[in-house]
Amino acid sequence: MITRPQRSARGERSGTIQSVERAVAVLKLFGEAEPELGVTELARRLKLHKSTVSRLLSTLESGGFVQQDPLSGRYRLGLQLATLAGLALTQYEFRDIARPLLQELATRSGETITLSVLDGDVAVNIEQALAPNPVKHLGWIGRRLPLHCTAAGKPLLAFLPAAQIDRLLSRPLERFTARTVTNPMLLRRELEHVHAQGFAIAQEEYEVELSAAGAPVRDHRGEVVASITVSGPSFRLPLQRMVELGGAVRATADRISAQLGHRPAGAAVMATTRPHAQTREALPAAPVTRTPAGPGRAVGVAGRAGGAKGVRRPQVGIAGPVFGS
Amino acid sequence: MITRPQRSARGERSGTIQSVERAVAVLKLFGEAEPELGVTELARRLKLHKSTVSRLLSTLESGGFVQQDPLSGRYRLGLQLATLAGLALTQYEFRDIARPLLQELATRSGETITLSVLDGDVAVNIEQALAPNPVKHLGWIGRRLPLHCTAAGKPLLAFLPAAQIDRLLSRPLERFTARTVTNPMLLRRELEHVHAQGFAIAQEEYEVELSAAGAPVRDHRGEVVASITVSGPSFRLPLQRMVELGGAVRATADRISAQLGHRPAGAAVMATTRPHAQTREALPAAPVTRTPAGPGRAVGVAGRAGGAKGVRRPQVGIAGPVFGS
DNA sequence: GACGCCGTTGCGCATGGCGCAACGGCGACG
DNA sequence: CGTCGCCGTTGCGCCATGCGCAACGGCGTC
Repeated sequence: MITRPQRSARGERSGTIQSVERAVAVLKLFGEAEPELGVTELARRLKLHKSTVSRLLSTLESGGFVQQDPLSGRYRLGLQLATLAGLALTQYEFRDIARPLLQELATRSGETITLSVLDGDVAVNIEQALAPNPVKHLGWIGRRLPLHCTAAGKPLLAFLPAAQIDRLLSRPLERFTARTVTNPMLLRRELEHVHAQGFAIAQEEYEVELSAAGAPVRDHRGEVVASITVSGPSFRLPLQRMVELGGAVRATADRISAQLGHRPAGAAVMATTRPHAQTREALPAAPVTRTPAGPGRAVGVAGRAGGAKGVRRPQVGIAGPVFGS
Repeated sequence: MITRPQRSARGERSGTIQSVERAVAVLKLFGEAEPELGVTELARRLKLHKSTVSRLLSTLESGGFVQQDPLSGRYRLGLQLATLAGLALTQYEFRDIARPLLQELATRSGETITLSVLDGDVAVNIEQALAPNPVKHLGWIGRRLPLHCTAAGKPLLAFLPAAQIDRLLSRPLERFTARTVTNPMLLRRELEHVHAQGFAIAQEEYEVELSAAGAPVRDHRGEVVASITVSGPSFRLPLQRMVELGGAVRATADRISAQLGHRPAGAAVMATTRPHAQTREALPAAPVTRTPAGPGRAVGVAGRAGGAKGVRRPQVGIAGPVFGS
């Protein structure tokens, strides 16, 4: 059984609901390598009875979270997830600010540009711009990347509070390729480089044949809220080119930071910890919420999505600086 | 109580799990207008006890499906949904084929271009290209649109099997603006226009100040699997311009259809019904699955995501035609 | 300091979720 | 064509879980 019963001889209550935990576990089993799974296989992996899994899937299907292939009887993730994801991403309003700058850099560099935020202990892509280049890196929004060996993760890791860095580096660092840095001392040295030169480089540390450079994006308080990476196939990106692109991605990150109200200064570079943040994992990407905003809603549009009561208004936006001036 | 108990005096069993249904219902309450909700408000709307909702949220938070604002105590949708959505979208492999063509049309037209598929009785956006235009329509991936009054929905509706169209039009058509067509006879006439001219137009039928034109995308069998729309603020899009853009979006849809192997012919224009499809709601966007493919994975890359055992390979793709020469 | 509202948690109880057994469907095999 | 094996689904009895209630601590307001 994959989840401890909520009660163990009345000894411990976890405060969560077993059936919902199981449903979540079912959803998380679908992956890049296996977009389609059957009841029996899911049951085997979760060590549950297949009737249990069948009912879980039936319920998730009713909600649109999975859909069953009528021919094979196997299941896939459903589009209701895309709807909820679209809504989830709306909290990162700086995506709208960043998007044109990402696209500009993608066009200039000929490589893929990605915007990522910290989610727990991993980096998650929340926006992406592709270059008009037939051979390119195809990441995807929602993809989760480890912090210690990716160009998206290192800038996020470097500016975390020291205690959090200590906690993350106290656990074994997973090796993904022959080039993955798994020695915490060596990684700490790399994080110092990120501080010094303002960007990180990762060449085939997480995926062979892929190289990337990433830089931190800061908000008006100087906190790192995201990272931007430029990535592409290694054959096209020797170290010298990586250094050039590192500078370019840092410049773009600085432009976005400026639009978020960041004023570069020595003191501001240091990450600050907000009150209460430590009661939960610090989330540099904590959403800025002032007015309710719909997904894709450009900043600056007043009032609720849909406008006046009974009148639906589209999300028509004006891109550009939001803070200051 | 929002869900009938699984048993009603042993009378009827629905085969689903009440707790999971409730968790799904909680997630679905978050919307564009209200990205953040509290326990008490959710409980009120679902007619559940707030301790029940609190435990549901706690479980969903453990899975990353929601996250709690440590300051306000309120909840928002979490990024784990973006990860699952990214995986869900991978089944629509023609997104990769369509993407450069969408971007090209966005640049040429100066307006937003969106790719949508049918999901149940609604259209859902699965890809989008924005123009480098400061004032533009900001839709979002995952957004759900009604079929009867949107440029994305009408091309999908027009080519459904007649029985399914009858079923959809037998229910009252919801009015969203003063211009929404709610008379089924008038809508049928519009669907005939879609057949005749190959694209649909919707001017402020779903959202005021927004106009759009959409055309169907067909696969190699001639079935409509998606629609493409061009959309923008109405002040910039008088009817003549809409007609021009309608032709442009149809031409792009035809190019994508050609890359999917569609050969235009009189007979092929008629939608065909696949065997067994009628045992479930017809899904013109049924995923094409031949090799397991990761999100963003370009067609043509052999083997599983991550390549050989123990070696992680990035999603580097070659864009361009996949079917035929 | 009192009040009201929030989200959380301990607890007893009723019911919903579970596993078991059996079913029908489907593809492979001889 | 009949048999076999595996799939996903469903009826059923049992009990472990999920539920609502009551009470709690925290926080903002007056």
